[in-house]
This record gives sequence, structure tokens and C-alpha cells, in this order.
Amino acid sequence: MNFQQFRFVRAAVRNDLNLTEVASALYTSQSGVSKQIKDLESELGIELFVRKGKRLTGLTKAGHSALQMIERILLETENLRRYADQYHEQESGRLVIATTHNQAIYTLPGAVQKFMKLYPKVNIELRQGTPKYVTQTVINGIADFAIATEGMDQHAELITYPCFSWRHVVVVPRGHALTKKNNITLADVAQYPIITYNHEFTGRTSISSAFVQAGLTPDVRLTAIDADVIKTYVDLGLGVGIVAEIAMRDGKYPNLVTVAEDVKFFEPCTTKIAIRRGTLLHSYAYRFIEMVAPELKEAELRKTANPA
Amino acid sequence: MNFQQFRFVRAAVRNDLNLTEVASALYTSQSGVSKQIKDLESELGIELFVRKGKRLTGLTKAGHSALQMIERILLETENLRRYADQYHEQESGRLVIATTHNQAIYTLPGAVQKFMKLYPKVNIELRQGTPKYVTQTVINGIADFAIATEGMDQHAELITYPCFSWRHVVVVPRGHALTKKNNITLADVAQYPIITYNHEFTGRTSISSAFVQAGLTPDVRLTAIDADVIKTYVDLGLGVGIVAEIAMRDGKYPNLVTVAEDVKFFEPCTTKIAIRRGTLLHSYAYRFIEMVAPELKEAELRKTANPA
DNA sequence: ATAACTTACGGTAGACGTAAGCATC
DNA sequence: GATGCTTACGTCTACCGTAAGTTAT
Repeated sequence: MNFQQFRFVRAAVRNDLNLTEVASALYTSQSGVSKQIKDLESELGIELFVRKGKRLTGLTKAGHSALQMIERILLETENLRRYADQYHEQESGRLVIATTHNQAIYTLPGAVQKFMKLYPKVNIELRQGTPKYVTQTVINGIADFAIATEGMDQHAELITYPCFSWRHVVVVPRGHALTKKNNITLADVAQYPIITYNHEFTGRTSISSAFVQAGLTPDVRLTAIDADVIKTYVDLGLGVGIVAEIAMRDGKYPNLVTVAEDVKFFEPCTTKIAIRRGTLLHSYAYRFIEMVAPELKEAELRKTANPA
Repeated sequence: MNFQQFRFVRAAVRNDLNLTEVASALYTSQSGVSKQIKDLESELGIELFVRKGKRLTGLTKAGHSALQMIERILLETENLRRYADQYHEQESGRLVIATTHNQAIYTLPGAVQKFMKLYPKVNIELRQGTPKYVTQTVINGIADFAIATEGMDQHAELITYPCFSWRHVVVVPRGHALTKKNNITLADVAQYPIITYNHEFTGRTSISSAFVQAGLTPDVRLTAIDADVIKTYVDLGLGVGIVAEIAMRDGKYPNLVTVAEDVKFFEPCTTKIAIRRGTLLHSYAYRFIEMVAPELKEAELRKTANPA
């Protein structure tokens, strides 16, 4: 039993049981991976993987349980290494952040800029994707933490911390009919084609529920993954946009205006930071989080994510 | 980083930082231990031990935290091995039970006998000692579980399960004055020299508190670690014995009788089984526990000792 | 003076990589 | 036939043990 074997097993599961991929992902030879896994199985006296001839097709029942233990052991070993690193006052390394487009482009830039000045030797990686991808990336330990708004609360493996709240706003080109109307209602908005986020990719619960509650079925003509695409099409006069208010603060589309911003058609959304339970981060990761949400202090995060 | 290094660090702390002892305990060379520990320290980039010249004198602050992580990693690795063993339906191995004399001699024999028939290839080791030794042995992972009455509830690392309750009884030689008296009180008992358990070694809270509550200061003339010694001296007429009622069921001292057994001078004691939290036992260990306390089922023990 | 850790060094087991073999798709 | 796992084998790293060196008690 050694850590390398554990890493191979974990990677095998994460790479669809393709040992060739595992080998390339972990920068080693395929035959070595194969042998180490077999060695581990023989030492434990149980088969971890179901094999069909020479192909791995799944985990055995025992393998499933063993995998959980192995993942925990590796997690804690990585914690130990990170702990040592930070004790060492190390200020170089990697910082992997899983996030969605909205956060990557509208909320993170300020923190990233500050962080890069403070820790010039830390390599920042933004892993951008859907909420599902974001949570998976953190659960797998590929990213140190996540910043996103949707899809992070349903996972027992994650612990989430609220950062800030915001609402969706209605956006139209300057001079649009809605800009001339007073006392705008959601029904008024629903009379125009809607351009907003793709549900599957971005989550837009608060938007949908607002229309449902008002008894309206909006004509969602076009959906996109990020606000910039949406704004581009609204700018072209193809419909009324609904985007996060933070997406309107960059002033890059001078021809677009928000309407009835005081009406608050939609329930607020809360952007959260998620850390995998039991994960200890580098000290600079906590610094980064504090830059995004100053009220989230390292001591608190460490305590809640690592009870005991 | 490898498991051997972790084992060396753990053993170093458990063997008073004496690496020579560590080497002999783990059946390896002293120089190897020394080198591996240094290698680990250099890989982590932190000193785990405080050194005074060539002698280890303590743990550093970082070493203290690292030790906790290391112990947890080793614990879970041992769990993995045991899990595999039991999946393998393995019926050979070791079963280490930490216990006190009283349990070793009066409650365990029946279970041990049954167990040895059922699992002839399992080596049973009874680690007998004081309550403090018993708890320490389980916390260190040297014993699989403990059976004892006192001193196990104060440890957060342990989870205890009540097995059965019993009381202490008053024992005298046949024909003793107390056997002729009716309506015996504790005050009557206190008029004679008392022979009972050594407080430090065995714990005798319920005995002491009974006398305190009755406003009596008994003349505890002789204390011993085990009931057989006590009974021997009572048999010689040197005083009145107070022993666990279970110790009177063997019939080996035909000249001794209990007095006023219906009076119940002392509060009941509960003998408990303790498992270190996070420890997974061999299946045969659960079988043994069920033999001692049939209501303690494997599923329940595994669930409570291994949440998540 | 003794106990105890470190350093040096040679031997060996085990991990790694290349290449060939064989089983699925 | 292509992909992908296993087996075989040579290489080399790194762990282990012996022995000598060094530092506290």
C-alpha cells in the first residue's frame, strides 16, 4: 500500500477507468499504473475493479467502499502537504478557482488583480464552467474552492459561504419602448422576446420563478451562457435582456440601459464560495477569499470546513 | 511522503521520542528511522521535532498539528486494510482486547471460549491493565476495543456502549459476625476493616461514594488490583471484602459468602465496550462483541463509530 | 562513560519505462 | 484494425542495514 497506488485508483475512476489516460494525466507509464493497481488489489486481497477481459468496466462493491476510504486518505495527505506549505510561509504555488463566467468576468477581476500583486509567484487558474462542472471540480479536489451562485447547496461534500447578493435586471437598448413607459410591470416585459441565460448551463431559478409567480409565460427567444453574449444580442435590438445587475456595471455597452431598476422584479440571488469539507487550503487561498468577501475570515473557514 | 515515515513519526511520539525504541518496536534499524523522519521533514519543509543536539526533545508546533493529521491518515489506512480483510471473509488474524482484570477473568472467558472455537485461526490477545492503560491502548490503536467499567467516558476519541450493569457486594468468611446480624446497614460494614479494590488501579467510585453519602469513613485496610487477591485476604479473616458481584459467581472460595445481598449498598456500575472513533474492526471483532453483549450489533457499531 | 541520534556507504527490493502480447470493440 | 490492458524484462531509484562519527546526560 502506498500513496501512488491510491492516486492511480482515484485517477482511474475519474478518468472513466481508462488507465492509458490515467498514465498520461499522472505523467507515468501505462504499464506502471496497471501493475500498481494490481499490486494493491493483491495486497488487499480484493478486486477493486470489475474487468471484462483486459478492460476495466466498473468498480466492485468492495472497490466502491475502498475508493471512498482512499479518497479520504489522499485528501488528508494533501491537507498535510498544504499545511506544511503554509507553515513554511510559502508564497508560491498554484491557486485553482472553479467558477462561472459571470463571476470570472464581473466579480473576480478586482481580487485577482490585487492577489497577483501580493503573491506574484502564485499561479492562478480559473476553471470556468457550468455550475455542475464547478461543483464537481471542487469535490474532486481539482480546484481549491468555487465561486458561483447556483447548484452548490445540494452537495453534502461542500460547505458554502455566502459572499454577496444581487438581482437580475431588465436591459434594453437606449430608446426602447420600455424606457418611455412608467410603472413598468413584469407583464410589460413579457410582451417582448426575452434574451437571458441558458437554464441548463447557468441556472436561472429566480428569473423563471418570477414569471411563474406573475402567471406569465415569457417568450424566451434566445438563451446564452454569459452576459456578454446576451448584451450583444440585446444591443442588436433582438429582444429584452435579463442579466445579473453586476453585468451592467462595466459600461462596455453604452447603448444599453436597465429599466425600472427600483422595481426589483426578481428575487435576489446569493453568490457563494464553496470549499470541500475536510479541505485545508493554502494561506494565500484564504487571502484570496478575503479579498472577494472580507467577512469570510480564515479562522472561520478552517474551523467549519475542518471540524475536529 | 510515505506510510513508513508516518508510522515512524507516530511511533516516535508514542515511544517518548526515543528512536532506538521506535526501531526495535517496528523491527527495523535505528538509522533508517532517523533518516526517514528527516526525509519527511525535508519534504514537508518543516521541522516536526525539536532537537537538542542529537536528541529529540519534543514536537514543534507544526509537528503537533502534523502528528494529528498523520495519525488520522494511518488510522484510515488501517481501516482500509481491515475492511479488505473482512471483505475477504478472512477468519484468521489477531484480535487485541484491552481490559481490566475483573472483566478478563469473570466476564470474558465464556465469550473467548466460544470465539476460539468459531475462529480457531484468530489470535486473541488480552491486554490487561488499569482503566487508564486500557483507554490509552485503544486510543493508540494497539487494541481493537476495550471492555472495562471505569475511566472510558471522559475521552472524546472513544465511543462507549453499555454492556451490562452490576453492583459491588460485601463478602465475609462463613460464620462472620455480619452473617448473623439482621438488617445490616453500611455503618455495620464500616465497623470492620475493609478490603477492596485499589482506587488508582481499578477505580471504585461507587464504593467510595456510598460511604461518603452515608457519612462514613471506612477503614480501608488493604487494597488490591483484583478480586481474587481481595478474596484471598478476606478468606484469611483479615477484613470484610467489597468486590464486584460477578467475582462471587465462580464458587472458587466455598468459605466466602456475601451478606445482605438484597440491600444494595452500592450504586450499580456499568461495564462498557469502547471503540476508538473512526475505527473499523474486523468482522470477527464484531462477532466477539456480540458474544459479550448480544444487543450490540455490528451494523450499529459501525455506523456510530464511523459516521459519514 | 553511556545512551542516543546522525552520517556514510554498500546491498537489494521494488518502482518505472520500453516493448511485445493479447483481449475487447 | 484500433484501442487498451497485461506480462516480461532491463534499469535505476530509494529504502534498509551495518558501522563509524558525534553530541547530550
